[in-house]
Amino acid sequence: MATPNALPRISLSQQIKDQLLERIMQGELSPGARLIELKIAAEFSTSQAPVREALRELEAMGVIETLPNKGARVRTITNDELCQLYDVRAQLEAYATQLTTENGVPLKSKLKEIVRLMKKAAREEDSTAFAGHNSDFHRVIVKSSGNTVLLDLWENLNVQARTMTNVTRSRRNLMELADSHQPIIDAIASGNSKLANSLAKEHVLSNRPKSTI
Amino acid sequence: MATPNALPRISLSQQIKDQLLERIMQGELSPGARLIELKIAAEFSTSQAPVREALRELEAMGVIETLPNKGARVRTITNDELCQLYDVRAQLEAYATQLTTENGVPLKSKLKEIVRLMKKAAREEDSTAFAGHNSDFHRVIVKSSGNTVLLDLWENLNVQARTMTNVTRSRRNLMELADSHQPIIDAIASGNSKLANSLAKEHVLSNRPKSTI
DNA sequence: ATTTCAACGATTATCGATAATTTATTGACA
DNA sequence: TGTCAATAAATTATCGATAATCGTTGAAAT
Repeated sequence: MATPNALPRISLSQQIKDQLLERIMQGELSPGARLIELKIAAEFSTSQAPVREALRELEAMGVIETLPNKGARVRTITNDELCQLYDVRAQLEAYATQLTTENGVPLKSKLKEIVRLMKKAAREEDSTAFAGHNSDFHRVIVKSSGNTVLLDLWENLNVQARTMTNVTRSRRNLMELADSHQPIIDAIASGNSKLANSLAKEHVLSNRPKSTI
Repeated sequence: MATPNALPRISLSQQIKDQLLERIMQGELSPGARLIELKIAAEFSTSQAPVREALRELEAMGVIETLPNKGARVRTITNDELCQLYDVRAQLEAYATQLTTENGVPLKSKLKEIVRLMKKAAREEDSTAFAGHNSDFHRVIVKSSGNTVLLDLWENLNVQARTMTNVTRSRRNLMELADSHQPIIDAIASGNSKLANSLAKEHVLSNRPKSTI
């Protein structure tokens, strides 16, 4: 509807981008759904321009696909591509975890706290909160690697993985998943970077979807 | 069905993007240089809109940086970041080369041909052509990994590396650089994926800039 | 009934102009 | 002088409208 309260703090294109991303993450906009510029513009009571900007941003994130003169759709990712995404993420995270371990940054308490929050979310079966904490756990590690290029690539893959996989797990599964982070914490704290590398890799791969071949 | 003049009309934003990218690669637009939308629009005799689209594309490529309400500049990459970029690229290419080797795709003749072209460019001291063939060599390998996610990330890093490093080497250096690809070809052909992995990694790292710490 | 293709509706691409924001300039005042 | 607020200039963000393009529909021709 009309704009009751437009917060002019953020640019319109930014606001539109955030809204659309939220809808895609929530599954409100499912893969393959078309995104029509003028429709969206009308909905947000703006012109076409900021909508186009927002769509470009989302495309850069890999969340939507656009074809010249044909418009944008929510990206549909095949199971194959999702597997590939996890494979690459496993490599990047293994490397990041190794670097972080070598750096000797003290993360134990922070990571344990995040796992605690994960378990809390698991008990409450709040899978959205769980996913957030889960991302935080890995983000802290990748950020501590000190390699910003690596962090950027990881964020990119993470957004795609989270928008494309709408998994809702049982409470037991969530609890097990939370527990599965502990060995990584220990490896980092122990300073065994080679072990940290392989544990991180296995951790990501254990969550990889099944290959459908 | 085949219309005689099937010249694919490229969009204005695409043309502007290509032109700007060329200028950045050529060093005509140096890092830090401002990109003013209306100036560019005037130069290309277009309106502001396609220029903004082009700038968004270039930003997504990591070639320029934009700040809200403040405009766009050619990205300045610190030596540190460039080192990080090479480190990550080394990881990705090592993994890609390993996958390609495991896939058993026959690449020997194609890769040898590319090295031949590299040497030709080296003799002619055509460093632009050399850089192109060099990219081709690695792109063929990454593409043969069969992992499109990996390919996309690699292309992204490759563009950044090529726009940011304007290296012109001596003929001898170019020839040595061309030769340094041979071990990788052999490792892939031999099927020794672990060796291929480490050779590819070392190859990238050997071209890494010196850390300035 | 099938094919062709012109006209139409829907949508994207681009335009020219205006509003909003940042940056530069000026001039009063201590 | 030097500081700082007010103003002007430059530039980005957004608007509303038009042009270009794509897909579809339906009637004419075979």
